[in-house]
Amino acid sequence: MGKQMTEMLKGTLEGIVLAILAVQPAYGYEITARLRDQGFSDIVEGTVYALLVRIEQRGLVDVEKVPSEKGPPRKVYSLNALGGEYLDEFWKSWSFLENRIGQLRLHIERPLGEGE
Amino acid sequence: MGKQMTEMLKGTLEGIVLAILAVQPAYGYEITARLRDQGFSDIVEGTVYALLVRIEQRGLVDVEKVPSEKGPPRKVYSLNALGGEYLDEFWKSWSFLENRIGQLRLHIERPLGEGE
DNA sequence: TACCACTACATAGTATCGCTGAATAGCGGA
DNA sequence: TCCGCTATTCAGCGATACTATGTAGTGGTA
Repeated sequence: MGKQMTEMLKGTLEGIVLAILAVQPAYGYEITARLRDQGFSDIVEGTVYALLVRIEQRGLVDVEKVPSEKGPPRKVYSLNALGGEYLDEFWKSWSFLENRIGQLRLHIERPLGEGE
Repeated sequence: MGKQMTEMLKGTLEGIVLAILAVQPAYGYEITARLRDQGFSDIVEGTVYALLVRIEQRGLVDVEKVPSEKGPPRKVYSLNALGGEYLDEFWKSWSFLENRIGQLRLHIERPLGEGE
């Protein structure tokens, strides 16, 4: 999508990937492909791999090398306990933002509602 | 809130401010206070002023200087036509993201639901 | 007068994040 | 041999929010 989406993904893409890993472990190339299938058409490998390096360095995921029949070995990431806590906080932050913006949207679509 | 919120606000804060201005014109100090009242406790003047400079330079808002009884003159910002279009695109991007993440959340809270 | 608090705006510097573009590596088919 | 697909890595860039500080106007108070 556009430039707005790029900026909007900052912070949320990390949560999205952690959420994907919470469902089941996955490796970078797979995550990228899944994101693109789900409509994030502009997200390319470089973006995802850099994100995976970050969350690995922060200790949010465990990594296991798994050989592939079709190419170099895969680095399979799985969410660990710390990553789970981090994901919980992500959901809290996201819910807060979602509620605030939802409120704002109501005010705009019917600005005659309240005095404040 | 925390560091996650800081990153999440990138991109969305601009939309939030545009949405506030869509309800009614406002000046920087006022917007900052309103955001803080609404729970964005870490957002300070500097952040908002820098954002206002950006959206003014992009021609998304009209500006009017209005004298104040309590301090320096206020710069009152109001959303113009271009800003309205930009806000519409923000809502589209936001809705997309909201839907995607909502889907993801369902998969996590009941990961036994579907085969894919 | 001198000081402080509140209002109001501005800005230089920093950190983080996602994107661009390229390189590297393994495997199989034309 | 060359190409395409799989799979990972990295240097450099642009955009954004935060930190910290400075400037300015008004009014209250000791």
